[in-house]
Amino acid sequence: MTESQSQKPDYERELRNAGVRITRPRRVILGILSDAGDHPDAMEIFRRAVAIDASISLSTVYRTMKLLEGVGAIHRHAFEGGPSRFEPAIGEHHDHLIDIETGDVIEFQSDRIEELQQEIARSLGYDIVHHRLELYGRKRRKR
Amino acid sequence: MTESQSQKPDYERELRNAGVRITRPRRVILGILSDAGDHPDAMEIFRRAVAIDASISLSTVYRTMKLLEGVGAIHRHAFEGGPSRFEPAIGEHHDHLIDIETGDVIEFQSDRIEELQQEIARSLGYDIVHHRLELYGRKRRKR
DNA sequence: AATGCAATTGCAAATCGTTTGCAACTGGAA
DNA sequence: TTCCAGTTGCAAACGATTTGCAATTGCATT
Repeated sequence: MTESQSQKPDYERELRNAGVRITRPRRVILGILSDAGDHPDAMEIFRRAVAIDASISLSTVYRTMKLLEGVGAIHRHAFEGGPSRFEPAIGEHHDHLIDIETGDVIEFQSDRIEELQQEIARSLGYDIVHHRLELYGRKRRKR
Repeated sequence: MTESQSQKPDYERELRNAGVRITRPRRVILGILSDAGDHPDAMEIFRRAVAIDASISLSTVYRTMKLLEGVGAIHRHAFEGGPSRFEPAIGEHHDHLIDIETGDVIEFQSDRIEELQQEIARSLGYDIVHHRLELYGRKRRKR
């Protein structure tokens, strides 16, 4: 359990400020996201939501994710070979190491790599709008 | 037109060695891949193939791509927001800068970044199986 | 507290990229 | 040439996600 991002985001406030109506399904979904320590996909969020309010639909989950993504409250990650997974957009930027055995996601950050990326883009005559760095690996067998 | 990877791969030989039958549709698709300077998606390969042999089907394109990927002859890239795009697996490893305006793909390579990735994975107790580094940007406006 | 209406919902159907079942059709070894 | 497993085209199935629509619901307004 990493303590790196334990501050839960106040989504309701964030959305209100963005002029978005707070409905019952949204409140449920936002609650789930707030204390999700992992990187759940839409179906998983849907499962957790239904456990709280059986009437919530998968469409609404998808629509809410799109909404939150739109206002920059969450990030969507399309890791290899699976559905999109989401995470609250709190804390500083980081990249991901995906455990190809378990699907677990480990966050990491490297200023040096970020710098190098900038340099490379510059040298190619480009401005980076965003980037994607994902390491896919397996836990090193201890020896 | 970059000259970086102008050596066309001999797919037929590669496939024969892998014990794969060389059929007419495959020959056409392989030809297209051999001299594709870009990173076409399945539909684009299909279009180019049909222009040569109208009887080729999209299924066959997909099946052939999967086959080639399986023997390591091509790489599949799932860039953001679009279908998979393919490129011959020749030359050394490289990453990609995607022009978000045009979809153009520019290849680049950074030993330093590769090293840093290794370091990071190590420090997290992982072995990297593969990785994905994509820069999404737009051409810098000259000033 | 009651009203009004645009925003939001659930549902089912549609979409997109890709894969698959199947019967017909080949490579290419014998 | 024969033969048959490998390969094909087609259409249907697929998984993830989006959408049209009619019914519902926040919530600003009375």
